[in-house]
Amino acid sequence: MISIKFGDEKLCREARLALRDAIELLGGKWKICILQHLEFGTKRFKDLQEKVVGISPKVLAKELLELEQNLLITRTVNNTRPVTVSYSLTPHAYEAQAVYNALLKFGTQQRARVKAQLSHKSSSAERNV
Amino acid sequence: MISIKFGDEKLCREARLALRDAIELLGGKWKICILQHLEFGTKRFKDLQEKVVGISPKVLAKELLELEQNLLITRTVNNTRPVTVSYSLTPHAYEAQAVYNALLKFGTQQRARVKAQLSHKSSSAERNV
DNA sequence: CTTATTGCTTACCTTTAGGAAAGTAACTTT
DNA sequence: AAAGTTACTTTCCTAAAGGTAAGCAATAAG
Repeated sequence: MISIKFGDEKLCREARLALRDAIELLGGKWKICILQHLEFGTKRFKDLQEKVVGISPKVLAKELLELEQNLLITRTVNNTRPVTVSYSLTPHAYEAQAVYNALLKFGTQQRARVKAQLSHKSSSAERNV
Repeated sequence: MISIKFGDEKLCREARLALRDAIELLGGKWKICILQHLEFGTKRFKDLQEKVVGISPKVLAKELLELEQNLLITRTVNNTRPVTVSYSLTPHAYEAQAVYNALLKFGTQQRARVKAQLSHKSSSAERNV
C-alpha cells in the first residue's frame, strides 16, 4: 500500500489546499463528464449539449467557462455561417485523466459491492415475510 | 497516454453510472478529507471533529453515516465511561486511495499553473496603468 | 417576411449542501 | 446536586447548484 506521508499525521497546508482545489474544479455533476467527452476530440457547444445527456445550455456554458478559466480547455470561435464555437482540451487537461480513471475504477468496484449487498439484504428480507 | 476506450465515443451506461456514483460518494467538501484522516488509524468522533478542521458535528455525523452505509468505514461503540465511538476504514476504502492520490497530484499541478498565470496577469496589468 | 440554426443569456424557482447554535442522553467526576 | 464529557440530534438559516423556460443576436435558407 503506497501512501503519501505528511509528517506526523498532519496534512500539510499546501496538500490540503491542492485537494480542495481539485475537488472544487472537478467536482459537481458535470465537469468530469464534459472533459471525458472532449477527450475524443474537439466538440462544438451543440455537440456537447447532445452528448452530455441532461445538461442545460445555461449550466453547460457555466461549466465550460470555468474549465476555460482554469486552463483545461480552449474556446475557439469558428468562421462558419451560423457561428459555431469549438472546445478542445489543453495539454493540462490530460492530467485530470488519472482522476477520471481512478474515479471510474472506484465507482465500478463500489457499484458491484453495493449491488451484492442489496441482493443479500433482499434475500434475508424474504425470510422475514 | 492510456485511455479507456468505450467503443465509438460512447461511454457505456455502466461506466457513466459508476462515474456518477463515485463522484456522489467521494464528492463534497469533506469525504476525501475524512477518509484520509482515518487512514492513519482508527479515530473517535471527537478526534475527527478536531482533525477535520472546520467541520460541524452535524455534518460529520452525516458524512460518517454515508461512508458507513457505503461500506467504506466501520462504526464501533466502545465500552468506555463516557461512551466513545470509533471509526475505521474497511479494506474497500483503500480503493479510494487512488482517487485521493490522483486528486492531490492534479490539484498540486493546477495550483502551480494558476499561480503562474496570476503573476503573469498582474505584471501585464502593471503595464496597463 | 418567416423560419431555422447556433451559442448563448436572462429570469425565475426548487433543491441540496452546509454552517451556527442549542439541546439531549448517558454516564462520571466533584 | 451540579458540572463535565462524548456523541450526537434538532432547528433554523443562507448560499450555491442546478433545473425550466423563454429570449436574443447573427446569419442563412426558403
